[in-house]
Amino acid sequence: MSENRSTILQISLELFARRGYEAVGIQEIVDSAGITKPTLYHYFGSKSGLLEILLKESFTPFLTRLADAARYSGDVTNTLQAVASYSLQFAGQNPSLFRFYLTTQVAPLDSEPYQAGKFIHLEQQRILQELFLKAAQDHGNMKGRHIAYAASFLGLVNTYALLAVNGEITSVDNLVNQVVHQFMHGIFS
Amino acid sequence: MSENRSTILQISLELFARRGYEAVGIQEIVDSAGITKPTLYHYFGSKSGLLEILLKESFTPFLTRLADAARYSGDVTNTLQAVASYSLQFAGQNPSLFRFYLTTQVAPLDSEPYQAGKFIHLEQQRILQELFLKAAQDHGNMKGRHIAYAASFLGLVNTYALLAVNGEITSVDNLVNQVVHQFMHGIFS
DNA sequence: AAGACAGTATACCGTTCGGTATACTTGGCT
DNA sequence: AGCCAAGTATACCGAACGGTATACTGTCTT
Repeated sequence: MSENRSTILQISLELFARRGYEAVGIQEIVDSAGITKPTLYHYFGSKSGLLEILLKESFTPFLTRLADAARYSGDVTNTLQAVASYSLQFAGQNPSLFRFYLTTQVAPLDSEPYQAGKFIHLEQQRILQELFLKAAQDHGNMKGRHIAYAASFLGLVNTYALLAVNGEITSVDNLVNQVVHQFMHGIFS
Repeated sequence: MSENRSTILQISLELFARRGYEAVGIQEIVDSAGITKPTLYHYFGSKSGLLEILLKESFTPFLTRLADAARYSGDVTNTLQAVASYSLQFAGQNPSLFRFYLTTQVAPLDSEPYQAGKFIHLEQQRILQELFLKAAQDHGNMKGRHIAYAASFLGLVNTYALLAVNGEITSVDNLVNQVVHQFMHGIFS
């Protein structure tokens, strides 16, 4: 049922990821999907509605599982490894989605992509800040830095994920360990 | 002489940074600048020409000085501090430019902003890879990782610079030390 | 059998897009 | 004075933009 709806979502994601949200027209989407405009407007109401639904449906399950992975177990390294592992795995399995998500995160604050993707990195930051806040109770030297830690850990994960997706890094097997280790102990050691 | 030219550059940067390259029309630029279309086309030839010249003129001096700061002196920490210091300083003094530069870096590969800004992060990566390559001669455990190191150091600097520009981080005084220390020794210690 | 409703297509709307042909003004040079 | 070239404005171009009014088709319910 409603095969056209999922076709539109899939095609538009591919186009948005490759050429950018603003550069892609409605006409181009419906042509690529083999349908017509009213069909798209029937399901999504507007171009920005399509964008919102696309991000919402793609990332709600991701965020739920990320919150599970980030539940602090008393071992910071283990928890961070779970977070990095799931994030990198998700990025590897959905390269177009991950690329597009990155563009929304850094897009201009007034742009539609940023506004539509805001909930994703707000929730990501909330999850990680909570993790580092709890961890700081066990590790005094981490106190008062949970915001910076959350941001820089996310930045590091995203950086390595982008390298992997771009094929600029070959061995992905121990990428998780590499990311977490670098975050915890730096490049020395 | 040619005050209009620099007005166009300044206004268009502000608009691109706030709303995104594709979302901003030529008409809007010339209206904001108080001039007309032919004037803009006289100086820049096209919208993409404006973008190219804008990035070229803004970042050529930045890259030159960055290369100076990144000259390896035998002390990795010192050199990285010089790089981070100059980068954060430049970002702080040109917040709009820095924001827009970040969007070009993560923009879709086929988009005009990415293509126009490609030379910047290619040169940044080249500079830092060279630095880490030379440093690896003194520090054996860094060998074979210069690509990942360059990427993740840049990612870390950009992450903190964005936090600072967004006002999510207050104390900027020891930000440089914080970035370099985290990169070298991790969050522990 | 009849109606309701979701889904889809044809054809069109006004607006804005990037870009330009043409002409006027201005300054400096000969 | 006469000319040239840079710089700027008026007015316009065809194409593409996001979006929609209307009508047709099927399927499912009653």
